[in-house]
Amino acid sequence: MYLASLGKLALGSRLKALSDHFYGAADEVYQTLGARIESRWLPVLRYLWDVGPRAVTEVADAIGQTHSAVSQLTDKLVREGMVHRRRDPNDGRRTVLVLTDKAHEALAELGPIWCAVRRGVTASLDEHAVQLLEAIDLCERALRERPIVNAILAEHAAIVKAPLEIVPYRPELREHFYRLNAQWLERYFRVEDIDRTVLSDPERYVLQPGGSIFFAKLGEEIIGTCALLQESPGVFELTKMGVDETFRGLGAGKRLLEACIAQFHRRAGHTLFLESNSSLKPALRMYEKAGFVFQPTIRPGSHYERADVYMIYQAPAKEPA
Amino acid sequence: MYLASLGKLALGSRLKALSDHFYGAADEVYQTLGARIESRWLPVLRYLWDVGPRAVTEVADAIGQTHSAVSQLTDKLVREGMVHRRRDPNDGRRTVLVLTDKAHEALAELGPIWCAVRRGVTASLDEHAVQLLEAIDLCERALRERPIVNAILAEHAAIVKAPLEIVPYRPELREHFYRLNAQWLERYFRVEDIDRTVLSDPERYVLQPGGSIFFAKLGEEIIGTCALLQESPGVFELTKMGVDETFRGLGAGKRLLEACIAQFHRRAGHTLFLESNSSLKPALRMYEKAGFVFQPTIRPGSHYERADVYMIYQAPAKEPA
DNA sequence: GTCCTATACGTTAGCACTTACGTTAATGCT
DNA sequence: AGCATTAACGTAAGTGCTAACGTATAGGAC
Repeated sequence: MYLASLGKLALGSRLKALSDHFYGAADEVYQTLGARIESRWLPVLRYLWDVGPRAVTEVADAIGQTHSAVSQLTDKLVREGMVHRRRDPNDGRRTVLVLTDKAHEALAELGPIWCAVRRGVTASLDEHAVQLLEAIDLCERALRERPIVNAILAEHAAIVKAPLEIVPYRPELREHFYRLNAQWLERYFRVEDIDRTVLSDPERYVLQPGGSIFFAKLGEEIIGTCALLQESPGVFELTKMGVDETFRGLGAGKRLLEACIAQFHRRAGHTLFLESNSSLKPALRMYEKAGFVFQPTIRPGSHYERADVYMIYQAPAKEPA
Repeated sequence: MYLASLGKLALGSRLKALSDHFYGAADEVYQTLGARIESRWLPVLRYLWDVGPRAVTEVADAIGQTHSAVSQLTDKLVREGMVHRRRDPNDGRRTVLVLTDKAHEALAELGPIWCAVRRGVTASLDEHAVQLLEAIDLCERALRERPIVNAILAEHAAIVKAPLEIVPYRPELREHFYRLNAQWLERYFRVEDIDRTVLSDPERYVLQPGGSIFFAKLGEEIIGTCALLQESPGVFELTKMGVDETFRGLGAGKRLLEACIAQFHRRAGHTLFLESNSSLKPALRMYEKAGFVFQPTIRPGSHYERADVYMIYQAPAKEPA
């Protein structure tokens, strides 16, 4: 499922789907077994059954809903003859909810069904059910202690005020080299075999032949990468430039490009070229601004299917003093 | 929270609450940070962003919702200027959803926020977040393979056709002795100190002085218990009778009572009495039917606060041959 | 007692979703 | 080609919840 790939961003949606699944399953069971109850009633009915008559707000607090929800559910339960409302003689504001005899009868028959539900859930989910329950429990508790919104806002503040750094390759960052490039390749083209090879083992195919890789780092997050490949002595290729599309506008591409060009100079290269595709307008503009010049033909013997643009770096004339 | 005590019976409710929590948190974050997006839009927008224009049904399948939901959400997204509808030229039935430039701009700014969400969730929930995601994942997968309703119905069929057995005490069943008695004590009275002592260590306080404990077992489930306590040589007390209230009507109480009386005879006791409370009408009727006779006074020197009924067993006259 | 504030709870409107239905277009069968 | 079936999708109605509001009562300050 696609939602799973969004991870923590789509927690709400996935939990809702699971929730609906369980509600639906429970109702199907109750109905086929002829139990006179619906899954949404269970928290209220079972609570009243366990602790006896209670006021609306007490029930709402116990089952974690608003008093409105309980009040409206009560309307329905009264229509169904499961509950009746009683004014509290000591406090005229309170409405005490009391189970009817019918409700007691209905609930007293539910033992085998509830038992089957517990066992069926276990049978269907193995220990995953236990794991899920535990996880829910821990999350509920954690969320009560550390409100999540504040945590997110704090992280955001830290991220936006963090400086953008350019860092050289380190083995721990290898996966980011793949991830950031695969992202745009998959979207605009497709991952060719040569891409997969180079991206999977950059140490062998980029660094060992005398090239370099740089990463753009924002706070703790790696948001972009770029490689300088030594094609032959003194001849370098700028390639594998990839910036997370959701981190655009922070100048990461420009900074990576500058880092590669600086490295090219340090290595005393005499030729720096790149291949790209004409549909990537913003990238091409950036290359041009940095000093790359469009060539009239594509590069002879290019390894890429998608390459229909060929550019060569022309060091800008020194500013007159 | 009360729902936690219901365990697998209230999975739906608890998941819904968590889901709402995350949706709410996300919206709060988006709003305070000025992102022009709502949490409910994310699956659709992000999917279109990832894979490009798609038809309504394709989106619905990907994000696990009905086409109606997507269609209605699209109405809103069109009003907000984030999406527009386009007829598919190759298939006049299909409506292709396309992100507008405004949507692209809005999404391109979200990197730092999404990043903060991921980090914030982690900060707030520690590894619980990972555990929760994993559990969700495993449950989603398990539910697709083994439909939960069938599993529950199968368990139910097994339970209702299982015979009701009466089994003697075994150490593994000790917790049930406590659970089944605490259930009704808490509901109708309160757990007195003497109860807690006896219930926690039945081997010492019931078995060692020469008593017995029986359990009613339905399938794999322990649904009732009853104890025969030796007060002094030949004098026995029937006590700690508890049947799960949701398993009433299966005759478990009667069967337990019979087992205790049979044991009393086997032990060649001469006196069998019990103490109870006048509010427990159905239980008293059952005792009477089994041969217990109301005594005019309460038992002298009773250990229980709640005891206001005293009954003594009178073996029924032998049937004439 | 009078007044003020807080509490309990019903009511309304709105939201996100579902199911059911109707319309239109594509597909398969003969 | 003609006709029934299937698929895509919008619309309407219903559900279960929330937020916001209104009303009645309780309880304290004076």
